[in-house]
Amino acid sequence: MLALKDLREGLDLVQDRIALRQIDISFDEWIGLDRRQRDLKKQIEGLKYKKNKASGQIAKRKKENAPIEPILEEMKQVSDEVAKLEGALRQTEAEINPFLLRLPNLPHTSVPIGKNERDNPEIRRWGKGPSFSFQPLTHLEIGERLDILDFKRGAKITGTRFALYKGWGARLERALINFMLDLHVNEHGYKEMLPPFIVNGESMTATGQLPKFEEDLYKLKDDDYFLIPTAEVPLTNIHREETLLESQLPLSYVAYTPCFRREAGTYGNESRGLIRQHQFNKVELVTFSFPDESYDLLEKLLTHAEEVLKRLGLHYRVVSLCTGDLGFSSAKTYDVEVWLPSQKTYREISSCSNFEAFQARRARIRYRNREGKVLPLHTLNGSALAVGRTVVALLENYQQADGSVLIPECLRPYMGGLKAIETN
RNA sequence: GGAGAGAUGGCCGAGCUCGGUUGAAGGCGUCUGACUCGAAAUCAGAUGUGGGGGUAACUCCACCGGGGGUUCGAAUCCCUCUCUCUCCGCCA
Repeated sequence: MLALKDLREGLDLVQDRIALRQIDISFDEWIGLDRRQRDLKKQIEGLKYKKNKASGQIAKRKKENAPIEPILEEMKQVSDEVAKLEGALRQTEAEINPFLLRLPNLPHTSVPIGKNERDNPEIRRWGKGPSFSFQPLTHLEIGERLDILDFKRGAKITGTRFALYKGWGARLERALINFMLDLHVNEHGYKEMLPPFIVNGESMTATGQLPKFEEDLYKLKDDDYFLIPTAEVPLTNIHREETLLESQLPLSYVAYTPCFRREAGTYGNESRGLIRQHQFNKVELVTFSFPDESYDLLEKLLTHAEEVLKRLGLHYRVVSLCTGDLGFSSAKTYDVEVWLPSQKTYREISSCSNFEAFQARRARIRYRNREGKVLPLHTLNGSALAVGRTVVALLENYQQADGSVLIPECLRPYMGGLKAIETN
């Protein structure tokens, strides 16, 4: 949610920045509603003041045995009037709130201006892709040959875009999760969490998935509950409606969770196999930050995500999402894209964002400074990394001529010392 | 799933029977001042959040788990939802 103050005092600026997202939002109706709402509030408060004063009078007169009927009569009318105005106020709120909750965050001034993902500038590259003396296979082919991925049975058990990991495939996924968690906990200073994978509507609203993106979520039939699309939701909501202490900040959590996404309308050839699943595993980083530090911490968070790929020896690049490609809640986002030899292209494997106060306002998360003043804070998060896509990258980048797949050094302790997954 | 009890400020905890200067006693904590070389102890004072108006001093409105109702007036009465605890049942 944007700050009301910014909308009231700097609407032109807000509109300009939203326009950079390549979307068109009209504020005309809101301006009228906002004015009406404030006017109603003023009227109601005036009448309530009158009521409160009269209430005191009634109490006093009752004690003195003085007549109270005339005041009672008048206050009855005032109460009716208040009830009427409050009804009108509620109506304006019912129109204003959904509008405000659907307004996207403002892109930060450092975000490159552009129309779509083709305008995302590359920030840096690390490493280089493998060169093969043979025709490299896709991860689907590799997974099938090694008998570690089974999409057919995944589809039988559930449906399309659900995968069954088998044997060393399952072990590799688990190894990656543990490797990533250990790295962030032991070396990057994150506190490990294991949150619920199902959250309520309030949590989804706080981080920005609701009300606008309900069709992307799996909703439970008999409860107002949703399967999480990312650990960002439960992790950020840990502190919903809380006031943190200055001494706690910056506060950083890491969690592994499965993620569930309906992915409506995203079918295509380049997203076959593990690339786009309805259920996938992810290790997620979340940070609660002082406002004036959040952009430094975004850079830091990004390096934490990159570190995973460096240790795994996977070639990647970092791009900065342009204004037209920026996510709804984000003020600035870097994507980390890993090299996939089969597609000869980079694919997103991590997304690191600064939400500034956008989520914190929705979630009412603030902090108290040493003077006791309550102040807004910023939230950030990033995947580090999407595990399924990491498996894809490992299989494709470490495939050998004999059909085996080498396991990077740092993962071997998590794989019982295994050096390569081979065909039986 | 069944039966019962409860939810009050940063924390503990009164108030709810009998609705009326109760934003809410008391204690703890925190902050300021006094005392002290300093600290502790003691004493005095201060100490919620959000929103509106005002340059400011200040002032007004709302908030006692959420929502609704009764009433001139609700922390207090009624309904409803959520959560917590105890007992029973079921269960990894």
